[in-house]
Amino acid sequence: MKKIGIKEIALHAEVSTATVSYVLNGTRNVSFKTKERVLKVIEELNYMPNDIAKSLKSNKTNTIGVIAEDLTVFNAPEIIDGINEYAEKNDLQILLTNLRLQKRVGYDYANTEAYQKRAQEAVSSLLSKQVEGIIYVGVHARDITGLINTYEKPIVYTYCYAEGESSIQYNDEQAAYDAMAYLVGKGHTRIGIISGLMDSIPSRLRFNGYYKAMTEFQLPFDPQFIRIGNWSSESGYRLTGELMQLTNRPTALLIMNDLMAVGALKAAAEQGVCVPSDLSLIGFDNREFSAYLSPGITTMDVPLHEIGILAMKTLRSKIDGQPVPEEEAPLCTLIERESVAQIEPEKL
Amino acid sequence: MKKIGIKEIALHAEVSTATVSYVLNGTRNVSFKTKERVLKVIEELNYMPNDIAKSLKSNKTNTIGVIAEDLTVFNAPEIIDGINEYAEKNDLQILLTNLRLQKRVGYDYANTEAYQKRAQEAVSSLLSKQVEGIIYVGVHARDITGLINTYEKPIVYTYCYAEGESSIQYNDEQAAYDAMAYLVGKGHTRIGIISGLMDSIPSRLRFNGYYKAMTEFQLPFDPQFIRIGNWSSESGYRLTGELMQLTNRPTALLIMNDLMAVGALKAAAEQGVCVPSDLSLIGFDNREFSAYLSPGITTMDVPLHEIGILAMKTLRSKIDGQPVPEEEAPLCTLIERESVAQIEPEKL
DNA sequence: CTGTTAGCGCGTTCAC
DNA sequence: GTGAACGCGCTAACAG
Repeated sequence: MKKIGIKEIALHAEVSTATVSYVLNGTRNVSFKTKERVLKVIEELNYMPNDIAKSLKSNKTNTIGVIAEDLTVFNAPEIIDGINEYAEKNDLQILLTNLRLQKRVGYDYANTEAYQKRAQEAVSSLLSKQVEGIIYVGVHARDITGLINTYEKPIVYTYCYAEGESSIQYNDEQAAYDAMAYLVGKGHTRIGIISGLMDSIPSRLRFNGYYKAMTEFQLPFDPQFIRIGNWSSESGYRLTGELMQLTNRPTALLIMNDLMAVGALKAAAEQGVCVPSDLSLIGFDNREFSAYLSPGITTMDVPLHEIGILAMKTLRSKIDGQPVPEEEAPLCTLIERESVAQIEPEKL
Repeated sequence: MKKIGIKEIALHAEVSTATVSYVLNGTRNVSFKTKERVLKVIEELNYMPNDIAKSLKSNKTNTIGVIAEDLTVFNAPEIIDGINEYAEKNDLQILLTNLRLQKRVGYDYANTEAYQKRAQEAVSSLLSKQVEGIIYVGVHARDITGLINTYEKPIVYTYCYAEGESSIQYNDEQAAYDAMAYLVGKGHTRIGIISGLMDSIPSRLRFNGYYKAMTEFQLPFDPQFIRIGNWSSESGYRLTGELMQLTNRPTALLIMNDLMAVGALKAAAEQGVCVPSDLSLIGFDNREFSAYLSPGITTMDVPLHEIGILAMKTLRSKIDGQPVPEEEAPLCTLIERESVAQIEPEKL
C-alpha cells in the first residue's frame, strides 16, 4: 500500500496541492464546493499528514524533549504524567529519554562523569530532532550546573536545578512547617528531626521550616534531637534507634522521607516503642508503600503532578519568548494516616 | 545566533554540500585532506544535524511511538525502561504518549468507549510523526482487539493483546507452578488460591499452573480453597477472611497480586492468624511495598524490564520485515522474603 | 475571492 | 569532488 500524500489528493480531487493545503489548514478561503470535494477524497484515500515535511518548512515540531534521569524512580512517572496532561491539552508531543541513572551508576550522584557524557548525548539527540525545548527530571534535588549544554534552547529543570536556568520548586519550607504545626496541634512539643543529605536543597529548606516552627511555637530546643540521615531506610533505622536511647526522648519525629520513616518504624518496633502511641512519625513523599504499612505513615505529599504541569507552562513561555510568569510554588499536602497520635497529657 | 546547516559548512570549507554530507555519513570516500577540512569547520561552527530534513528524504525517523495506557501504574515505568535500554543501544528515539487511563476513566477498563477515541488519536498523532512502529503498554492484561487501527504500521502489545497482532507474553503458568512448588517444598499441602478477575489472561494461566501443581504433587483438592478476587486489596482481605473461617483451612495461599496479599495480611492479623507461622502467603508482582511490610511478602517478580526489551526486538523485526524470532517467554522469578514458612510437621 | 504555479526548507544521492 | 533533483507540504506571488 503506497503512501498517499497531498499530491495524490490533489490529483483525485482535480485541484492543485496548494488548494489541498489550504483546505487542510484553513489557511485561506476555499469555495465550499471544492472544499467538500477535497475533504471527500481525503476521507476516501485515508490521507495522513506528514508532520516531518510540515516541520521542515515551518520550523516547528510541536515536540518537547523530556530527559528523565531515571524513569523508574518514584517521582518521575508522576511528574511526567503532569507533563503529559499539559502536552495533550496543547497538542505537544513528548520525546522521552531515560538516562537510567540509577541502573547505570547507582546512587552515587556526585559522580557526574559517569553520566555526563550520556546526558549531553541525549540533549544533542533531542536537539537534532528539533525539539522546541527540554524538561529535565532529576532523581534527587541537587545542583547540576554545567552538566549539559542546550545551545540556547530553553530548558526547565525539575527535581534539580542549575544556575541561571529555570527550575521548578515547590514549597518545602512550608511543608516542614505545616508538618510541625500538625504535630504541635496533636500536643507534641519534643519533636526530633531526621533529615536527608545536606547536599540537597529540600533538606535545607525543610530544616528552615522546622526551625521556624520551633521558634514560633516556642518548642524546647535540644540539639540531640537533630539527626542527619542519608535518605535510606537504614539511616532512618539507625538514627531512630539512637533517638530512642535518649533519656528525655522526643515524642514525635519529622522524617524527611518515607523510606527513612520505614526504618524508624522498624527501630521503634524492635525497641518496644509503639507507633503512634509512644512515638509519632511524619514522613515526606507519600510513597505508595506508606499506605500499606501498619500503622500507615502520615506523610507530606509532594505535588509532583503539578510540578510537571508548571514545568511545561514555564517552558512554553520561554519557547514563546515571553517572560516566565511568576507562580506561587505549589504546596505539599498532608496525608493523614495512623502514625501520629494525639499526645496524652500524662505523658508530658 | 543563526542556525547553521550543511550549506554554511560547505561554504566555509569551500566544498559542495554533497561532500559535507558524505563526510558526515561516511557514505562515500572523501580524500583525507578535504575530510579534515570539513570536520574542522563542523567543529568550529558547532554544526548540529537536522534530523527532520534527513528523515524527509530518507523516509526513516528512527523513532518508535510508545503508548502507555497509564504511566503511573506500576508496570509501565519498568517496561518502558526496558524499551529505553534497547532504544539507547540501537539509536532509536521514543515518542511517548500517556493515555492517562486511570485518571481519565478510573478502573472501569471494560468501558472502552471512554478512551478509544483518545487512543486512536494518539496513534494518528504518532503516525503523522512518522514513527516506524508502536509499542502499546497496557495497564492490565486483557483483550483490546479492535481498539485501535495502525494502518499497517507494525505494533506490539505488552500487558494486553489484540487478535492477529504481536504481543509479548511472559510465562505465567510456570510462575504459578513455581510458586506452588516452592510452597510444597516448604511442606505445604493444603494450598488455597486467590485469583484476579477472570477476564484476564494471567488469571487463567496462573490457574493452569496451580492445577498443574495440584495434580503433579497430588495435593488434596478442596473447591472451597479457590476464591476469585478482583485484584484489589479489599478483595484479598475479604476472601482471606472467609478462608480463615474454614474448619480445615489452608496453610498457604497463592495470591495473584501483592495488593490482594496486603489485604490477606490484614485479614490474618485481625483474626489472630500469624503470617507466616500459621499461614504462608505468596504474591505476584513484586511491588515496591511488598518489601517494606512486615513480614515482607514473598512474591513472583514479573520480568517487566525484559518484556520491554522483547517488545522492541519484536517490533524491530516487524519494521525490518523480518520474521519475528520465536523467543522463550521470559520467566517470573521468586523473590523470597518472610511471608512463607516451613510448615511444622505437627501442624499437619 | 478562489485557484494555480513554483520555490523553499535541509540534507541525501544520482549522474557527471 | 560537484551540481541538481528530490522528499512533502507550505505559502508567496500571480492569474482569472
